[in-house]
Amino acid sequence: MKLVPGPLPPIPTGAGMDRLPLPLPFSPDLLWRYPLSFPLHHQQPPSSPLMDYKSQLPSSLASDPRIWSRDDVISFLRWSEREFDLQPFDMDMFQMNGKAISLLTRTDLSERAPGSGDVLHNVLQLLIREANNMQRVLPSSPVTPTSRHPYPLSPHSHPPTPNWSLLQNTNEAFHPHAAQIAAHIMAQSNSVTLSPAPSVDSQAGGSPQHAENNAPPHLFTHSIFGGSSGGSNGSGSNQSDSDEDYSDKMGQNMSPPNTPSAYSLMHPNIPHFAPRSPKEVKREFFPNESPEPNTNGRLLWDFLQQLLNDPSQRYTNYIAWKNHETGVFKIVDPAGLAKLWGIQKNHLSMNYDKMSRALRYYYRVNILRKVQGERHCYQFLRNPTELKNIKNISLLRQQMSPTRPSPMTHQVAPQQQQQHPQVKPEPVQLKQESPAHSEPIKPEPIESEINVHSNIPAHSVSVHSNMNMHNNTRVYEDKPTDLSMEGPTDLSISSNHVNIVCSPDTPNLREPMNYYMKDDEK
DNA sequence: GACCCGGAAGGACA
DNA sequence: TTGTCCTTCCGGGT
Repeated sequence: MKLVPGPLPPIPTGAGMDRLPLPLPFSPDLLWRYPLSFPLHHQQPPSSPLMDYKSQLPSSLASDPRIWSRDDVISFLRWSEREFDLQPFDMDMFQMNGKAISLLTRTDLSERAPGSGDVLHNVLQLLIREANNMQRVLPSSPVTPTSRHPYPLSPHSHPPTPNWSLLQNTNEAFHPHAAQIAAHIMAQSNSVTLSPAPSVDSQAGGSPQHAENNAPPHLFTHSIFGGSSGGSNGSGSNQSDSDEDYSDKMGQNMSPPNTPSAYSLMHPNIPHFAPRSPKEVKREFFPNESPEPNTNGRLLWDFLQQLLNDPSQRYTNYIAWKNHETGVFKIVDPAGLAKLWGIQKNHLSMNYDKMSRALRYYYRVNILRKVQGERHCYQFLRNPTELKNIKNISLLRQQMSPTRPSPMTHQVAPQQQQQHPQVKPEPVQLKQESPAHSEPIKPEPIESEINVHSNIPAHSVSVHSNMNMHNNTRVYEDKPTDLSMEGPTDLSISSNHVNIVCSPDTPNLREPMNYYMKDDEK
């Protein structure tokens, strides 16, 4: 199944967002998502790729596809063939006006244009969305079906602003890479759904490298991410939602890039984007042709994985592995990381308090746990591959059900515990068990169970396999594990875990799980 | 005050 | 319409 861009979320354009000469440390995936000209150091006003893209539509076409005539539809299709390197369309299948084609579902389009339906759908929905936005954002203006640059700012809270005017006025120039821009538009609009399975690459400790991302990420610049982290407003404090405030804080407090490539992002001579081939662009519209599931950073854990697994380790000022093999990581810059996450999700008011709440939801599904004793230190409990293969968190419930023992329920071998002197049982965390679940159970053969029911390598469960064990008694109960807050909340499961002392160097924190090692490293 | 925890309500999205 | 995955807010604890 392909992941396709969803409804286009707000575009996080805000005052100041595009003027900070500070790069955000983003994984190549993120850069990939925003691959086009994000002028960090614009000598001229930032250009909006949204408008650039639309400017590449045939001049005869209105911005709103719903008002296209049949000929317009044909014109659009021809244009799409060229721009996106698509197979020639059977125009007989598109004998319809714009209203009709706009009503076609993705499936409909795919049936009419096998292999290209997603692209068409994406582009059409983009155009429709933007046309709608124009009506909403600029209510005083006509529907502006012929407006060439009707891109609004984020409806999150960005009514027309000076930036909006700026955007409207600065993108008349022809952009030779309309397809890229199109992809970028959608990437910008939905920062997570266009990417080509970054974590599929990044998983297994790998780096999120994409064939279509041949150009070094630092060749790209970001206007949407014109600022970076380092906000001092994290951690539960109510931060200003204003972009001005946001970017100011970013500018003042951002941790400096710690790698040459990160610094290179700041270089004013960096080209605005690296042109990519139509095939590369096409891949953006077929973001999930990877055989593996794809979360594209849409999920928090995946986002963190991407940052952590950046091949250049450019984000270690924000988040870094403390022990890659065990999945222990530390959030170096909580506020900054929260900002990155907020940008990723278009929630610019994100702070560490909120983000950490999301992280805590992962406790109950045993995706994550807190490393006791060290601030901002967490541990992934599940192999990214497994997480990706779990269609949604609810499936973790199945894995954790009594009839399908969770990986967390496996007893750790004594020798394994001994191998990890810093992994110690958490004190006073065991909840009183119900009799029904307190019967001692035999240690289960880890390998068979894990291999049958999950993708976690057998060895990988050792670290948390004693989480729910107490004196050889499995204390696992069928606790709610979904992220919803329904039902009783019993965190004893996630609380019964071992603690990992997240010392600065964690010299002894090597565990046999090797979640995050590449397969060929194992 | 920062961090951490988890309940509750609700939103965006598929 | 429903479930997922947060986001937001909050009170409380360390």
